[in-house]
Amino acid sequence: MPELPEVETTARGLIPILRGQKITTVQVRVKKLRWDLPKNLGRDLTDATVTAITRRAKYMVLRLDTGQNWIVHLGMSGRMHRINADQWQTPLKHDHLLLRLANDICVAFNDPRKFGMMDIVAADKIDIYRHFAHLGAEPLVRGFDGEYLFEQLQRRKIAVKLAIMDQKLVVGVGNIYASEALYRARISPKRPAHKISRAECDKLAQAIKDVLRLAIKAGGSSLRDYVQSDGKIGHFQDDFAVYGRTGQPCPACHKAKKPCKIEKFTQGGRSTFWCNNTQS
DNA sequence: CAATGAACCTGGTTGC
DNA sequence: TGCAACCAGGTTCATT
Repeated sequence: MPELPEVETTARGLIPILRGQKITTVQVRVKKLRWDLPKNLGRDLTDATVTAITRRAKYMVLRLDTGQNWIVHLGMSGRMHRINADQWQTPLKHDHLLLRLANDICVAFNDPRKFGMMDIVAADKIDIYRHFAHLGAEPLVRGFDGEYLFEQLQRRKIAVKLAIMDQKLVVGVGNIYASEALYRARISPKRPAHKISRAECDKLAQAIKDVLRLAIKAGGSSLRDYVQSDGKIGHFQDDFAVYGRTGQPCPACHKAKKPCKIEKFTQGGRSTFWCNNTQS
């Protein structure tokens, strides 16, 4: 599910709920998600106070006053949000971890497909943490621009859509926003990465920033099960130009004499959506 | 090092 | 109605 905007929205939504709060009780209801949970997860979280919540790539980083960081990845179907206190006794299906805070507010991590992950990492070891060490640029910072993108794309022969989804190049762009960004930049997802011009890289870097920022503003995209921390759904799915819109008119050329339709095909085992007329 | 495909899970939808 | 096949937002690992 969650790409950068959904993780960012979730993290921001958790701040008013969790920051400054002491975790009093933890229910760990499964042994593993994508991988085994840390052996002492429940013990490490119990009695800790959450001091800050940030995001790196598609990971949430919850800083604890114990000097440790609680790392949470939502995988494909994960959510983390406030629940009613009575659900503490009768958790919903796929509520894999529950927190009770000192103020009696409860929070659940729910993940039907169990592709999420959690870890505990010491604050001074976060930079060498194995899941962070090889990540590429954050797309919403200055350093990510046409120059950087061009340099990275130059040495890859894979299709540009696959390249911008590679977390070693740029983080946070997943299957939805890759299609959406390429559409905005009017670049075909099929183009070999190293054949994208420097000028096109400027456009593409800007398109990635734009689409991610707009999606964050909209509270993320809710397809099946994504909800924000307060339980509300995001609504950027209403603004998709191409994702999931096979057969529907392309927003840029639906008024043209020859109206064209959004097409779908497979790249790297994932669906790509595009307009053959608008993008080249 | 780069590219490719399978694997990890559950649930919803589609088609026979 | 039943059931198999296919699809879904991500990441890692083995193999070429």
